[in-house]
Amino acid sequence: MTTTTPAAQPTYTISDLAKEFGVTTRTIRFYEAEGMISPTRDGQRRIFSGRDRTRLKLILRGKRIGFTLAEIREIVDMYDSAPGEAGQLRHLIERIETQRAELEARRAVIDTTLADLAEVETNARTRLEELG
Amino acid sequence: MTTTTPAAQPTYTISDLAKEFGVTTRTIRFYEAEGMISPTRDGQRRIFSGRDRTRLKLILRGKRIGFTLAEIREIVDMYDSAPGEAGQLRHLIERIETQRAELEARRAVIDTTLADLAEVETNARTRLEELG
DNA sequence: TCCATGCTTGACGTTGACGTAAAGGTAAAC
DNA sequence: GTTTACCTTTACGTCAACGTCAAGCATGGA
Repeated sequence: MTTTTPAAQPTYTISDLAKEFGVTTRTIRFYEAEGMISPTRDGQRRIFSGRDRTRLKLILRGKRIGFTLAEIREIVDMYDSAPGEAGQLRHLIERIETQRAELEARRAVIDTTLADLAEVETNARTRLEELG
Repeated sequence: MTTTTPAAQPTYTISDLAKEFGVTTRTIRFYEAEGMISPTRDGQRRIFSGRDRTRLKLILRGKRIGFTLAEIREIVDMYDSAPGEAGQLRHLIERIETQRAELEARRAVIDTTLADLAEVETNARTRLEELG
Protein backbone atom coordinates (compact mmCIF):
# COMPACT_ATOMS: atom_id res chain seq x y z
CA MET A 1 0.00 0.00 0.00
CA THR A 2 1.53 3.25 -1.11
CA THR A 3 1.35 6.02 1.40
CA THR A 4 -0.82 8.68 -0.09
CA THR A 5 1.44 11.56 -0.91
CA PRO A 6 -0.10 14.73 0.52
CA ALA A 7 -1.30 17.06 -2.21
CA ALA A 8 1.62 19.37 -2.98
CA GLN A 9 0.86 22.87 -1.78
CA PRO A 10 0.83 25.38 -4.60
CA THR A 11 3.83 27.68 -4.82
CA TYR A 12 4.47 30.86 -6.76
CA THR A 13 7.40 32.84 -8.05
CA ILE A 14 7.65 36.53 -7.39
CA SER A 15 6.59 37.38 -10.92
CA ASP A 16 3.64 34.98 -10.74
CA LEU A 17 2.24 37.03 -7.90
CA ALA A 18 3.28 40.34 -9.42
CA LYS A 19 1.34 39.51 -12.57
CA GLU A 20 -1.66 38.13 -10.74
CA PHE A 21 -2.08 41.20 -8.56
CA GLY A 22 -0.83 43.85 -10.92
CA VAL A 23 2.06 45.08 -8.80
CA THR A 24 5.79 45.16 -9.48
CA THR A 25 8.26 42.67 -8.06
CA ARG A 26 9.86 45.61 -6.33
CA THR A 27 6.68 46.14 -4.35
CA ILE A 28 6.61 42.52 -3.22
CA ARG A 29 10.26 42.61 -2.20
CA PHE A 30 9.54 45.76 -0.29
CA TYR A 31 6.78 44.04 1.65
CA GLU A 32 9.14 41.20 2.43
CA ALA A 33 11.79 43.63 3.63
CA GLU A 34 9.13 45.13 5.88
CA GLY A 35 8.45 41.68 7.31
CA MET A 36 4.92 41.53 5.96
CA ILE A 37 5.53 38.45 3.81
CA SER A 38 8.11 35.72 4.47
CA PRO A 39 8.63 33.50 1.44
CA THR A 40 11.08 30.60 1.73
CA ARG A 41 14.03 30.17 -0.61
CA ASP A 42 15.20 27.77 -3.26
CA GLY A 43 18.82 28.77 -3.30
CA GLN A 44 18.50 32.46 -3.89
CA ARG A 45 15.04 32.48 -5.38
CA ARG A 46 11.98 33.25 -3.36
CA ILE A 47 9.21 30.67 -3.16
CA PHE A 48 5.80 31.95 -2.18
CA SER A 49 3.25 29.67 -0.55
CA GLY A 50 -0.51 29.94 -0.60
CA ARG A 51 -0.26 31.60 2.78
CA ASP A 52 2.16 34.19 1.36
CA ARG A 53 -0.22 34.78 -1.51
CA THR A 54 -3.11 35.30 0.87
CA ARG A 55 -1.12 37.78 2.93
CA LEU A 56 -0.23 39.71 -0.20
CA LYS A 57 -3.86 39.78 -1.19
CA LEU A 58 -4.81 41.12 2.21
CA ILE A 59 -2.10 43.77 2.06
CA LEU A 60 -3.32 45.00 -1.30
CA ARG A 61 -6.89 44.95 -0.10
CA GLY A 62 -5.88 47.19 2.77
CA LYS A 63 -4.15 49.57 0.41
CA ARG A 64 -7.28 49.65 -1.69
CA ILE A 65 -9.14 51.34 1.14
CA GLY A 66 -6.35 53.73 1.98
CA PHE A 67 -4.74 52.09 4.96
CA THR A 68 -1.04 52.65 5.58
CA LEU A 69 1.23 49.64 5.67
CA ALA A 70 1.51 50.03 9.43
CA GLU A 71 -2.26 49.81 9.77
CA ILE A 72 -2.41 46.93 7.35
CA ARG A 73 0.19 45.03 9.31
CA GLU A 74 -2.08 45.33 12.36
CA ILE A 75 -4.97 43.75 10.51
CA VAL A 76 -3.13 41.11 8.51
CA ASP A 77 -1.34 39.75 11.54
CA MET A 78 -4.68 38.93 13.11
CA TYR A 79 -5.51 36.41 10.43
CA ASP A 80 -2.35 34.49 11.20
CA SER A 81 -2.45 34.53 14.95
CA ALA A 82 -1.58 31.11 16.32
CA PRO A 83 -4.12 29.26 18.47
CA GLY A 84 -2.48 30.68 21.58
CA GLU A 85 -3.50 30.61 25.20
CA ALA A 86 -6.36 32.41 26.89
CA GLY A 87 -4.55 35.70 27.52
CA GLN A 88 -3.38 35.97 23.94
CA LEU A 89 -6.82 35.11 22.65
CA ARG A 90 -8.41 37.80 24.74
CA HIS A 91 -5.82 40.28 23.52
CA LEU A 92 -6.53 39.31 19.93
CA ILE A 93 -10.24 39.82 20.44
CA GLU A 94 -9.57 43.27 21.85
CA ARG A 95 -7.50 44.24 18.85
CA ILE A 96 -10.21 43.00 16.56
CA GLU A 97 -12.73 45.20 18.37
CA THR A 98 -10.47 48.20 17.87
CA GLN A 99 -10.11 47.50 14.19
CA ARG A 100 -13.80 46.93 13.81
CA ALA A 101 -14.49 50.33 15.32
CA GLU A 102 -12.01 51.99 12.96
CA LEU A 103 -13.45 50.26 9.92
CA GLU A 104 -16.98 51.18 10.89
CA ALA A 105 -15.96 54.78 11.45
CA ARG A 106 -14.52 54.93 7.98
CA ARG A 107 -17.60 53.42 6.51
CA ALA A 108 -19.67 56.06 8.26
CA VAL A 109 -17.56 58.82 6.70
CA ILE A 110 -18.01 57.22 3.31
CA ASP A 111 -21.76 57.12 3.83
CA THR A 112 -21.82 60.79 4.79
CA THR A 113 -19.84 61.67 1.69
CA LEU A 114 -22.17 59.62 -0.47
CA ALA A 115 -25.17 61.42 1.00
CA ASP A 116 -23.53 64.80 0.38
CA LEU A 117 -22.74 63.95 -3.21
CA ALA A 118 -26.29 62.74 -3.73
CA GLU A 119 -27.49 66.16 -2.64
CA VAL A 120 -25.08 67.95 -4.97
CA GLU A 121 -26.33 65.74 -7.75
CA THR A 122 -29.96 66.49 -6.98
CA ASN A 123 -29.22 70.20 -7.11
CA ALA A 124 -27.42 69.80 -10.41
CA ARG A 125 -30.33 67.87 -11.88
CA THR A 126 -32.78 70.48 -10.69
CA ARG A 127 -30.80 73.24 -12.36
CA LEU A 128 -30.66 71.15 -15.50
CA GLU A 129 -34.46 70.88 -15.38
CA GLU A 130 -34.76 74.63 -15.04
CA LEU A 131 -32.64 75.08 -18.14
CA GLY A 132 -34.38 72.40 -20.16
CA MET B 1 -35.74 103.61 7.57
CA THR B 2 -32.32 102.06 8.12
CA THR B 3 -31.26 99.49 5.60
CA THR B 4 -30.86 96.24 7.43
CA THR B 5 -27.17 95.46 7.51
CA PRO B 6 -26.65 91.91 6.26
CA ALA B 7 -25.41 89.62 9.04
CA ALA B 8 -21.61 89.74 8.91
CA GLN B 9 -20.29 86.44 7.63
CA PRO B 10 -18.12 84.68 10.18
CA THR B 11 -14.39 84.77 9.54
CA TYR B 12 -11.51 82.81 11.03
CA THR B 13 -7.77 83.14 11.46
CA ILE B 14 -5.48 80.36 10.46
CA SER B 15 -4.96 79.31 14.06
CA ASP B 16 -8.70 79.36 14.74
CA LEU B 17 -9.13 76.67 12.14
CA ALA B 18 -5.96 74.85 13.12
CA LYS B 19 -7.23 74.53 16.68
CA GLU B 20 -10.76 73.62 15.68
CA PHE B 21 -9.67 70.80 13.43
CA GLY B 22 -6.54 69.68 15.23
CA VAL B 23 -4.08 70.35 12.44
CA THR B 24 -1.06 72.65 12.25
CA THR B 25 -1.07 76.00 10.51
CA ARG B 26 1.56 74.55 8.24
CA THR B 27 -0.94 72.01 6.99
CA ILE B 28 -3.49 74.70 6.19
CA ARG B 29 -0.91 76.83 4.37
CA PHE B 30 0.07 73.75 2.44
CA TYR B 31 -3.52 73.24 1.31
CA GLU B 32 -3.66 76.87 0.25
CA ALA B 33 -0.42 76.51 -1.71
CA GLU B 34 -2.00 73.51 -3.43
CA GLY B 35 -4.95 75.68 -4.37
CA MET B 36 -7.42 73.73 -2.28
CA ILE B 37 -8.38 76.69 -0.07
CA SER B 38 -8.26 80.35 -1.05
CA PRO B 39 -8.56 82.65 1.95
CA THR B 40 -8.56 86.39 1.36
CA ARG B 41 -6.06 88.74 2.98
CA ASP B 42 -6.05 91.56 5.49
CA GLY B 43 -2.65 92.98 4.63
CA GLN B 44 -0.51 89.91 5.00
CA ARG B 45 -2.80 87.89 7.22
CA ARG B 46 -5.13 85.26 5.89
CA ILE B 47 -8.84 85.59 6.50
CA PHE B 48 -10.85 82.41 6.20
CA SER B 49 -14.54 82.50 5.37
CA GLY B 50 -17.21 79.98 6.25
CA ARG B 51 -16.75 78.56 2.79
CA ASP B 52 -13.02 78.12 3.41
CA ARG B 53 -13.79 76.43 6.68
CA THR B 54 -16.19 74.05 4.98
CA ARG B 55 -13.63 73.18 2.33
CA LEU B 56 -11.05 72.47 5.01
CA LYS B 57 -13.53 70.26 6.81
CA LEU B 58 -14.17 68.34 3.61
CA ILE B 59 -10.48 67.95 2.93
CA LEU B 60 -9.88 66.50 6.39
CA ARG B 61 -12.87 64.25 6.02
CA GLY B 62 -11.37 62.88 2.84
CA LYS B 63 -8.07 62.28 4.55
CA ARG B 64 -9.91 60.45 7.29
CA ILE B 65 -10.90 57.76 4.83
CA GLY B 66 -7.51 57.55 3.19
CA PHE B 67 -7.99 59.59 0.05
CA THR B 68 -5.00 61.37 -1.44
CA LEU B 69 -5.16 65.13 -1.82
CA ALA B 70 -5.57 64.69 -5.56
CA GLU B 71 -8.61 62.51 -5.00
CA ILE B 72 -9.97 64.87 -2.38
CA ARG B 73 -9.61 67.81 -4.73
CA GLU B 74 -11.82 65.95 -7.20
CA ILE B 75 -14.55 65.56 -4.63
CA VAL B 76 -14.32 68.92 -2.89
CA ASP B 77 -14.49 70.85 -6.12
CA MET B 78 -17.87 69.34 -6.82
CA TYR B 79 -19.45 71.02 -3.82
CA ASP B 80 -18.41 74.41 -5.12
CA SER B 81 -19.31 74.04 -8.74
CA ALA B 82 -21.05 77.17 -9.94
CA PRO B 83 -24.60 76.90 -11.33
CA GLY B 84 -23.17 76.62 -14.82
CA GLU B 85 -24.76 75.76 -18.12
CA ALA B 86 -26.21 72.46 -19.25
CA GLY B 87 -22.98 70.92 -20.55
CA GLN B 88 -21.12 71.69 -17.36
CA LEU B 89 -23.96 70.36 -15.26
CA ARG B 90 -23.99 67.11 -17.17
CA HIS B 91 -20.24 66.81 -16.77
CA LEU B 92 -20.57 67.41 -13.04
CA ILE B 93 -23.20 64.70 -12.75
CA GLU B 94 -20.91 62.30 -14.58
CA ARG B 95 -18.07 63.01 -12.20
CA ILE B 96 -20.36 62.49 -9.27
CA GLU B 97 -21.33 59.07 -10.64
CA THR B 98 -17.65 58.14 -10.92
CA GLN B 99 -16.98 59.19 -7.36
CA ARG B 100 -20.04 57.40 -6.12
CA ALA B 101 -18.81 54.17 -7.71
CA GLU B 102 -15.37 54.58 -6.11
CA LEU B 103 -16.84 55.29 -2.70
CA GLU B 104 -19.16 52.32 -2.93
CA ALA B 105 -16.30 50.07 -4.00
CA ARG B 106 -14.32 51.13 -0.97
CA ARG B 107 -17.25 50.52 1.28
CA ALA B 108 -17.57 47.03 -0.16
CA VAL B 109 -13.93 46.30 0.67
CA ILE B 110 -14.48 47.55 4.18
CA ASP B 111 -17.51 45.29 4.55
CA THR B 112 -15.52 42.29 3.36
CA THR B 113 -12.79 43.06 5.84
CA LEU B 114 -15.33 43.43 8.62
CA ALA B 115 -16.82 40.05 7.74
CA ASP B 116 -13.38 38.44 7.74
CA LEU B 117 -12.50 39.90 11.11
CA ALA B 118 -15.81 38.72 12.50
CA GLU B 119 -14.87 35.21 11.47
CA VAL B 120 -11.43 35.47 13.04
CA GLU B 121 -13.10 36.67 16.18
CA THR B 122 -15.56 33.80 16.21
CA ASN B 123 -12.70 31.34 15.91
CA ALA B 124 -10.84 33.04 18.73
CA ARG B 125 -13.91 32.91 20.96
CA THR B 126 -14.43 29.24 20.17
CA ARG B 127 -10.87 28.43 21.15
CA LEU B 128 -11.34 30.42 24.32
CA GLU B 129 -14.41 28.31 25.09
CA GLU B 130 -12.44 25.13 24.57
CA LEU B 131 -9.86 26.34 27.06
CA GLY B 132 -12.36 27.66 29.57
C1' DT C 1 29.22 27.70 -25.72
C1' DC C 2 26.86 31.60 -25.70
C1' DC C 3 22.90 34.17 -25.13
C1' DA C 4 18.43 35.50 -23.42
C1' DT C 5 15.46 35.41 -19.34
C1' DG C 6 14.46 35.84 -14.93
C1' DC C 7 16.00 36.04 -10.61
C1' DT C 8 19.05 38.26 -6.96
C1' DT C 9 21.04 42.17 -3.85
C1' DG C 10 22.43 46.81 -3.23
C1' DA C 11 21.84 51.64 -3.48
C1' DC C 12 20.29 56.00 -4.85
C1' DG C 13 15.98 58.69 -6.72
C1' DT C 14 11.15 60.29 -6.41
C1' DT C 15 6.61 61.84 -4.91
C1' DG C 16 3.21 63.18 -1.51
C1' DA C 17 2.25 65.42 2.56
C1' DC C 18 3.63 67.83 5.45
C1' DG C 19 7.56 69.25 9.68
C1' DT C 20 10.75 72.49 11.17
C1' DA C 21 13.86 76.18 11.52
C1' DA C 22 15.17 81.02 10.13
C1' DA C 23 14.22 85.77 9.78
C1' DG C 24 11.15 89.14 10.03
C1' DG C 25 6.35 92.20 10.32
C1' DT C 26 2.51 93.98 13.54
C1' DA C 27 -0.59 94.75 17.12
C1' DA C 28 -2.28 94.32 21.71
C1' DA C 29 -0.57 94.31 26.65
C1' DC C 30 2.07 95.67 30.18
C1' DG D 1 8.27 101.67 24.43
C1' DT D 2 9.27 97.17 24.53
C1' DT D 3 8.01 92.61 25.32
C1' DT D 4 4.74 88.96 23.94
C1' DA D 5 1.98 86.61 20.87
C1' DC D 6 0.73 85.60 16.29
C1' DC D 7 1.27 86.13 11.91
C1' DT D 8 4.16 86.09 7.48
C1' DT D 9 7.46 84.03 3.66
C1' DT D 10 11.36 81.14 2.32
C1' DA D 11 13.59 77.12 2.38
C1' DC D 12 15.48 72.92 3.59
C1' DG D 13 14.29 68.29 6.10
C1' DT D 14 11.67 63.97 6.70
C1' DC D 15 9.06 59.73 6.27
C1' DA D 16 6.42 56.35 3.65
C1' DA D 17 6.13 53.66 -0.27
C1' DC D 18 7.89 52.43 -3.61
C1' DG D 19 10.69 53.42 -8.66
C1' DT D 20 14.85 52.91 -11.07
C1' DC D 21 19.18 51.79 -12.26
C1' DA D 22 23.45 48.74 -11.74
C1' DA D 23 25.90 44.54 -11.51
C1' DG D 24 25.86 39.87 -11.06
C1' DC D 25 24.19 34.62 -10.64
C1' DA D 26 21.76 30.59 -12.83
C1' DT D 27 19.48 27.94 -16.22
C1' DG D 28 17.33 26.41 -20.33
C1' DG D 29 17.40 26.71 -25.45
C1' DA D 30 19.86 27.68 -30.24
